[in-house]
Amino acid sequence: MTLQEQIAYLTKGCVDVVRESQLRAKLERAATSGDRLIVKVGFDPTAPDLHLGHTVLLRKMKHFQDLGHRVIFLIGDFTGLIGDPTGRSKTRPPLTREQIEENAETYKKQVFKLLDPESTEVGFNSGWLRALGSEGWIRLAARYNVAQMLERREFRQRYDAGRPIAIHEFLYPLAQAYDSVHLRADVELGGTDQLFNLNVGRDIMPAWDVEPQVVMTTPLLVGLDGTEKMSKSAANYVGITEPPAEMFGKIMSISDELMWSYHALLTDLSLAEIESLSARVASGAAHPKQVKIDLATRIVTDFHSAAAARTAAEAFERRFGRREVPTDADERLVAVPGDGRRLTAIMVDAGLAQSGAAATRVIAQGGVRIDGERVGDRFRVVAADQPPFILQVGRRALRIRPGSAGATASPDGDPADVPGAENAVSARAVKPGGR
RNA sequence: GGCGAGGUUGCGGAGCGGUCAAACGCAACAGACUGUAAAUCUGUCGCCCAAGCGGCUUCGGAGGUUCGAAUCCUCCCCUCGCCA
Repeated sequence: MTLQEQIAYLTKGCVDVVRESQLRAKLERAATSGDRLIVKVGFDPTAPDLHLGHTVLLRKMKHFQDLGHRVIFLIGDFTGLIGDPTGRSKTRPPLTREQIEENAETYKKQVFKLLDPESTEVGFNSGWLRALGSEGWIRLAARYNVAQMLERREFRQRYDAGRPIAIHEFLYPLAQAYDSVHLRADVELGGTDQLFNLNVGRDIMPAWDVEPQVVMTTPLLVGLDGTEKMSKSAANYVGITEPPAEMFGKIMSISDELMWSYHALLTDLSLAEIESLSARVASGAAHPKQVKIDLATRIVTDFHSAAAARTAAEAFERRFGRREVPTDADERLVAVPGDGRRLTAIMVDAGLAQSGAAATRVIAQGGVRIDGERVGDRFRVVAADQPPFILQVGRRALRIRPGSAGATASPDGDPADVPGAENAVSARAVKPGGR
């Protein structure tokens, strides 16, 4: 790759690159001396559950690895150990050493789906930040001033509005900046919301006679709904540990417009390739659906395998293209007593309906099928000895295996299912049981 | 600390003693159309059932007034403005 190609590859999709000329210089120097650039990316030590939004950044890290550079996956455990009361509403309790270790392991498991474990170094910043001591911290703090801090829009707004800014909030960017000093980072990557923090690193590095890092930010990925940024709480995300079929289906559900930014941020296609694709769709030479299928296939391949992606694509086509009954649905064992069980109850059990009333409604609306046949009877009963069947509710489908009541049946509400649980927890605080 | 406004079913937001499970919009879900895209149209959108002018639990929390309360009273909790 020529230098120019390298720069194009590395900056593809980035929102900010401060500065490209310096990146060029560093790359040039690395090429001649044979040194590798040190690329630093910081992560929260809180429990990670990564989705495609996070992978935009991971992918950028991978690009640097592809070109042979050293990527440091830095876990910001220092602040995690202290606990951060910034979130005005809820105070974040300090994490224990064990929790942080555990989270780090979870991170690795997910992150290495994209990154090369061989050339990824995982680090923790508590070591050197602790070692700074009070004196060191004061010296560090002396390197920055309030006016500079207020350049950060969020601080500026709060300051102007007369809302409080705790002093320690000024300390976090400094801590992050000092990480760069310590690691002698050549490049620091982050989301666009990190721009300020990354630049603080740039600013203070010369005070330690370290060449300023190049700062590069990646955009926030828009979620499946096409409006909000992808996030777990907005329920518009694709988790990177989701099964292939699920992942494929979710990607197919995005709008045509959105798929271009997904191409740019979630694949390694070059901008030129994406543009030509887009042009072919615009001219009618390519069908947008096919382009989207290719996109979904690429993404599923990244997190699973080419074979899994192919299977998912075929199943998708059979099911939605030709409207066949899905054969690859996940199987769910549902307790059915000897005298049978109402279909509505089974739907709730399997997580295909929120309540019996909701299940009844979907049936009334013609949204429920058993082995492809529409169910019209809301009192339908499933017998205990019935062989497994495919239950479709709207766009979702599961293979239901009726099981003997003894083993799995629980007398009242059955928390057997995981899917509903997360909603239930967030929904309301624990109430003492009524009556 | 003082004064003012307010907390309603996922969100926004009506309701201000019975006809309120609570208007309307958004989101969501199902159906039609389709490419599980978009747009559009139709329907649904607290829970339970034997499904009905049916039962039950909801309108920040706890009490109270009343035949009857989301609506009135008391206390408490929380949020948001303005002033100090």
